[in-house]
Amino acid sequence: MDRSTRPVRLADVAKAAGVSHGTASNVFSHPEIVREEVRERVKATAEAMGYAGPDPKGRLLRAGKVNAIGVATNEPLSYFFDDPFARVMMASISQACDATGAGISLVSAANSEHLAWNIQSALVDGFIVFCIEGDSRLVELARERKLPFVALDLDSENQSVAAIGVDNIAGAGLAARHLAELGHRRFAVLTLPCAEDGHGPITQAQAETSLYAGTRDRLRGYLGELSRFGIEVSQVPIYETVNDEESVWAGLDHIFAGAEKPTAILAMSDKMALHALDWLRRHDIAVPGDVSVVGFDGVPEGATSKPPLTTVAQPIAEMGHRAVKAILENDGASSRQLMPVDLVVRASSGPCPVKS
Amino acid sequence: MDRSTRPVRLADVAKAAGVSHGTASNVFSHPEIVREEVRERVKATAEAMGYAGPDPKGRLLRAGKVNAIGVATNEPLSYFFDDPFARVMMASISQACDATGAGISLVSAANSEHLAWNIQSALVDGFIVFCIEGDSRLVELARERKLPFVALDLDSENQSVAAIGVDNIAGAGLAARHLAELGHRRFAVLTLPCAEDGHGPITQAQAETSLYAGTRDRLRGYLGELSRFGIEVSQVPIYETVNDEESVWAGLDHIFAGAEKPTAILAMSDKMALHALDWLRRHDIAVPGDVSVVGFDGVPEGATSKPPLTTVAQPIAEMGHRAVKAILENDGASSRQLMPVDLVVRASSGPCPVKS
DNA sequence: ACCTATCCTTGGATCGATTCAAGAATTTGC
DNA sequence: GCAAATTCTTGAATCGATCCAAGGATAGGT
Repeated sequence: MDRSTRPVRLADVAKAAGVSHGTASNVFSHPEIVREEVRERVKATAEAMGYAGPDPKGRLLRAGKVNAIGVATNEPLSYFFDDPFARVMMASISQACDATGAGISLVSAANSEHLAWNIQSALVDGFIVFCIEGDSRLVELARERKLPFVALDLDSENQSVAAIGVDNIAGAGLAARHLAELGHRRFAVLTLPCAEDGHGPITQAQAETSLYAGTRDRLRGYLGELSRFGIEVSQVPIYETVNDEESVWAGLDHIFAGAEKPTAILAMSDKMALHALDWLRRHDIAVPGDVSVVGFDGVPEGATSKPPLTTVAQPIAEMGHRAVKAILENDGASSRQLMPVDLVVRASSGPCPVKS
Repeated sequence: MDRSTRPVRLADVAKAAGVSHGTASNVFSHPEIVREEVRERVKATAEAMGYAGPDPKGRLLRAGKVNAIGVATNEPLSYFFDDPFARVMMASISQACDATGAGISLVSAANSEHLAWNIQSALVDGFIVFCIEGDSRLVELARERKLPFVALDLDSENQSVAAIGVDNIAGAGLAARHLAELGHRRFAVLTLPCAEDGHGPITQAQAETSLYAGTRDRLRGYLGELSRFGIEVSQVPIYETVNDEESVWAGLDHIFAGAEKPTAILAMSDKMALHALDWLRRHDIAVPGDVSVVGFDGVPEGATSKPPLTTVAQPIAEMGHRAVKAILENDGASSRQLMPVDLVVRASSGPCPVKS
């Protein structure tokens, strides 16, 4: 009867040891209420039969709680370890989980079919959804599980979605004002994706119809503040990137190919800003001598880049902690929390160079 | 009957829709074999009752496969996102998982009681164990689950443990020889932990009794090669660190307090080596002018540090891929794979300065 | 009409454990 | 020595689904 693998069940052990499965269960889960002699006998039998201990699969069904929270994203799984923002966020999420003994399940999928299935079949007590690029489908799928749930980012227009995010408009405004006050008048904007996998130069109108509210809000924040300084925002080149080196560099190639070269670059993520610094260094453009760069996020890499990056810092650690708290406490209140952002001025921004 | 939450079961939906639970199950799992009219009716009923779809908990028990692999460590969960080596390894593990559609469960625990429980109750199809610091208890617990299993590191003496690791002795030897060939004769070694939470200066004899075979082997590799160059290894200061900035800096404080200052530092991890570079810069000690530093691991940060770090690179990506493959294929063969290491010479090592 | 083939639907068995009310065995009290 | 109290043990019920053999209904062929 020994097929390739032999699944020894608790019941098998019980029978072999001559006790009921109820008692056998107690041996493992409530050893103190089983007479020592019996306990030892059952344990010895289990050992002899190669029983690996109560299978969590069975226990789970009865207990109901998985004791793990799921973190879901649209990006490939490696996003959690590659992207600086995600990394910091995950570090704070994992601290909070450690404190409560909860585990973490990373959920993702390359294609959207898998995504649906992965979300639907994830064994978790709740979801934290990374919707950095605001995929509402992801949010929808997660909500359908009817588990405790919180989105990281207030992208969704749907006010009923519990979410933790930052004030993108105000944050972008801070960045724009900082540069404008330094005297800059010729700007360029590097955006996060507006459409699925879109990249290339776009118009303000196109950006306004962005699928992703986060991108849209940051852009509004930038342009709104700039126009307050009398800058003709329709002239500001806007280049859509997918937040990677290639598209950022392509964007800068494009932006600096024109006659009116900008003196200030607004980047919607630190990652983009850091790639931009690389590009500028390779093109012997001084930062902040010739061009100032301001990022968005406040990742630690920004503090040690060359030059250190001026950026709009999100309270990432605090957001992570709150997200975990929201899942674990699940007080039903689908709260939307708006966290404050902070302009961190470092060396990548400086006064506008005098006109040559 | 409506307690705080109402758990709607598939059976409830089936009854309400007037079909058997078997048919209801098919509506969700094999929609194509259910007559359309029935299918729609059941789906509508489910919707109306607030049924969230088949609960994976139930499905799991029947199906047996979780479709997730567990990655376990002794460190806090945030280790996966903070430590450079872990990050690179996790990135490659997650790539491999993405390719097969598997999820990742991070398992850890602050204290060892939790550890046991977390390992025992983790819902996974197999374990990859990060035993960078070679905790054999962790390995033991994971093996007891009798799931596919592979340790990252060949620490364990137990040859029956499936493991993927590098040739620590040979790798350390490469580093030592490189420096010796550059003319260095006064060395210092920064080790990974030898005992639980130990740190401070230790003797060679103490290090030889290290709990952790990885630490021991690297030390053997270092000292073995050095003695081949006629260096009196008993005079080489060995300082045990816990792989963080504080203990590395304390180690260097101690090492450089002596009269015979070393010209070459062998660090058992890149993380330590990078902290050492920071310390040296702060003390205005030129690298490699006054002191050469060689790390171990080959993390990407080493390529961009100041100066770029000479190191013994592990094929981290390849190891991650193989680990996942080993779990998913689980061909029973508890193989021990020894991966080759590679000396990567960058700017942190140079000729020994002429004696002053 | 009757028989057969097709297509759904049914209900029971199963996955692997936990829990609990009730019963058996042992000990204690008088 | 018998009833009561105590302590374990038992076996059935449950968790939430999937699977499968068997049966029912419908349609088509003659």
